[in-house]
Amino acid sequence: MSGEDNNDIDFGVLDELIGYRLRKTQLVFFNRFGDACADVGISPGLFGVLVIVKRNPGLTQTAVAMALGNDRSAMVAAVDKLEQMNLVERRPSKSDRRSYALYLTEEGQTRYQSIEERVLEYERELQSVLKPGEQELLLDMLMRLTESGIQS
Amino acid sequence: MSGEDNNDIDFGVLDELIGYRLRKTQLVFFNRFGDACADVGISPGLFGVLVIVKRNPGLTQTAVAMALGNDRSAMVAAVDKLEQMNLVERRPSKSDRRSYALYLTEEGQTRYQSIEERVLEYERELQSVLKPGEQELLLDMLMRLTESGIQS
DNA sequence: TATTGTTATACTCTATAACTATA
DNA sequence: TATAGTTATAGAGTATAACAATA
Repeated sequence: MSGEDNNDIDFGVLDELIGYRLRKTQLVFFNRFGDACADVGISPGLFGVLVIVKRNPGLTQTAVAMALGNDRSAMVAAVDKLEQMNLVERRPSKSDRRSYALYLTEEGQTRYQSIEERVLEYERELQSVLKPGEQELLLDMLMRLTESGIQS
Repeated sequence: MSGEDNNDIDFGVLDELIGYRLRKTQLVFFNRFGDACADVGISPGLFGVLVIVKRNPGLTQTAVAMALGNDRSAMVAAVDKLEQMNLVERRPSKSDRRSYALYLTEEGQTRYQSIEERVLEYERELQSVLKPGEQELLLDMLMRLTESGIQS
């Protein structure tokens, strides 16, 4: 997908921009995620919802959206899809009739394992270019860069 | 823009996934880029074209697209916009009447400087959470992760 | 035949605003 | 009044397929 004979191209300041490199690298991870999970219909965004619901059963849609940092309107289609795949179910909240509590279905619990395995497998594959300790350092740097830019 | 009181949320495997962290961090950089350059109408993608054309004057649209790793069909709207802003111009290629050679206009040359300054300024701001030497290390790791995943 | 720029198209991701039913 | 889920909508970003002009 990337360039071919870019050896003779001068990338100027792009070579020093973390923002530019992040975009390219994120695209590689995104594409690999697709290769790994396309047949099960799980995108990176849907996987995020899946993880949050699995680890925090009973959350409302809005709470999941806040956890993932996106708008609650985006949750509707996401949960719709996961419900159609019979991975997640909406249960009416007992305390608040406006909201749902989200849970993995029984099928969701078992299928989650194989999905997570796939994700971890392609991550390990890509991370194989990192030396010991570099993964933790990379995650730490990315976390710091994210926290500093909460603003807005 | 991100979550608020996510202290009590269990992110499970997401905390170890470089792909997930990349996406979040890239979004922060993307948003900051917008804050820094919205008034001049330059997006991260347009800035990439600008840099390549400045450092490699005379390239065709397809060559710029390959350098940046995206499809040549996307270049049409990009160059259209940059041409309307009077930053870039299409000159007919002497050797090949199918293609254009891309150059910064005179106005593009001068305005490029202030745009690059803005970009470098917000990058420095975000990078202030990195310790000495970490920027180079981060860029190196990102580069390695990208090169390993060229495939597809 | 292959390639350049182009158009049409479509799909994903994301955000905003407004609606409804509840609180 | 404020909030949860929803809908409609719109804007990027990106990719594919096909076409005309040219190689």
